[in-house]
Amino acid sequence: MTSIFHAADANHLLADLPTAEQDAFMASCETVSLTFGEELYHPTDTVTHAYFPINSFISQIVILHGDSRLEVAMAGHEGMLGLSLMLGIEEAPLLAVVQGAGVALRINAASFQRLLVECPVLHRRLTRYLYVVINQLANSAACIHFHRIEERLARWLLMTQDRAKSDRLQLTHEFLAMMLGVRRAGITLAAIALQTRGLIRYHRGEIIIMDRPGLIAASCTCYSEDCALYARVLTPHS
Amino acid sequence: MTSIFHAADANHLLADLPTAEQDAFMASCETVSLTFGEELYHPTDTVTHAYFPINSFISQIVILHGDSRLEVAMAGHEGMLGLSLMLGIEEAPLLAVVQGAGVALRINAASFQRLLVECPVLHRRLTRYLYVVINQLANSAACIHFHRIEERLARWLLMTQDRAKSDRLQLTHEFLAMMLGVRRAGITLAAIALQTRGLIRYHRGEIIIMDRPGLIAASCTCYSEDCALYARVLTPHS
DNA sequence: CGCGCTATGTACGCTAGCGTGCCGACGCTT
DNA sequence: AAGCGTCGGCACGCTAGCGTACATAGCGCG
Repeated sequence: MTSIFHAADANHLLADLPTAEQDAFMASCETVSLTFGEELYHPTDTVTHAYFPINSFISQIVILHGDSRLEVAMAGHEGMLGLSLMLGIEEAPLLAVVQGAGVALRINAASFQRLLVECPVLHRRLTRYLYVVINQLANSAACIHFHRIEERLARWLLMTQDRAKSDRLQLTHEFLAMMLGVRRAGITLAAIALQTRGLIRYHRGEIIIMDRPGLIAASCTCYSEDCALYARVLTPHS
Repeated sequence: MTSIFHAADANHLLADLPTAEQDAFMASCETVSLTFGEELYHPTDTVTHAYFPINSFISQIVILHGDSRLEVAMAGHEGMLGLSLMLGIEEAPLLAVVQGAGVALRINAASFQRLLVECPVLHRRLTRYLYVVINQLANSAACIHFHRIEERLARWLLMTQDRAKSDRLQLTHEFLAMMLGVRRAGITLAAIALQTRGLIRYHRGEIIIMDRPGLIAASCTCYSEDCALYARVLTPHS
């Protein structure tokens, strides 16, 4: 029992719900293990489940007319995947790829939509989360356009560190290049620059954050602004 | 009476509502004239009204940490402004600037939120519109990142033509540069290229679309994909 | 121990777009 | 008719990032 409650508490959207709502949620969901690289949604697929990551996290990726790919959003323990179900649309807009293996709570579409009706506090909280996501999308568009690879890489590492809750990240330059929509060689150069400045250290598929404050300073302000927005809109009891 | 109904029909989100809902909406809203350059929302301002453009249209712009600006969404007769009210948040996320002068229906925040409860068809329709906007934001992020100025300019002109319902657009290169987040000189080069190909013609603040199909071919596919998404999710009676 | 795969370093020429500045031309105002 | 502000054309050197290709170096596996 307590372990189940810990699971719910471990997703920030589900924490601090009224007991009745939390019970209702836990009764309708299941715990699943997500493995690295698993593709939870493909664009235009029917969405069968919503996911609330605990220690896993998921990248949401636009696929542009054929081949170009770009990550535009990330969902970890602070968020969820499957917002389109909130809008009554059972279609996935983006490619959702598990980027950090781990556990998530999964709930099927019908149960989720029923819960939204029955649980006003949850509903309100998820609605506010949706607002945050929309804003982050808009800001990301500008960030991706105006900021240099090195700044974007720093931001991305920080976001990932938050969700992985670890300062050791399993990431190749190749993978990062796909996420940021740039060349692999471009990532290598940016990574060298960050390592030279003592902010990170890396070696064959592992990146270690050495100096988080320094990395924040090296990132564009978009990171801090994203965090500030989330904190403002999703303070513990709103 | 009929003229009022024409006004509602002239916004695609309000067209084809049940009579009772359309009456309720019209009873709560007012017609306003929007002038070019008017700033309807500033980021973090309290949102007091939602707008449903008739023949006006509005750009929504991200302001990045100081000075850089980038248009990320556009609302005309096919859409609305003030979606954050649907999420129960009375805060503007973006700068909203009137880009095409004209008429819009305006409704205050409280009335709008009341209507959402009382008018299920309207609510459902706006919810679907919200889904479209979220998708367009995500796609825009990728489009802005990967596509060249010339393609983006073509796309932007097409989007504007749709909303202005005219093939003569009042636009300076300077203004376009702000929208696309590029140099004025960059717009000039792209415009010359489009004009040389016979797709547009322009002169001192006016751009004329000469060959719409050609312009579609010259734009990135993002334009057609945006249209297709809208059509699929917001077919007349869904 | 050596083979081979994968991750990373690096180099090449190239392109799009930047920042800036200047010039000419148009057209509105007086 | 003259003047001035706005708009667009253009040119300069410069930077970030591209596409590509190749070389090295760890690491796992047989």
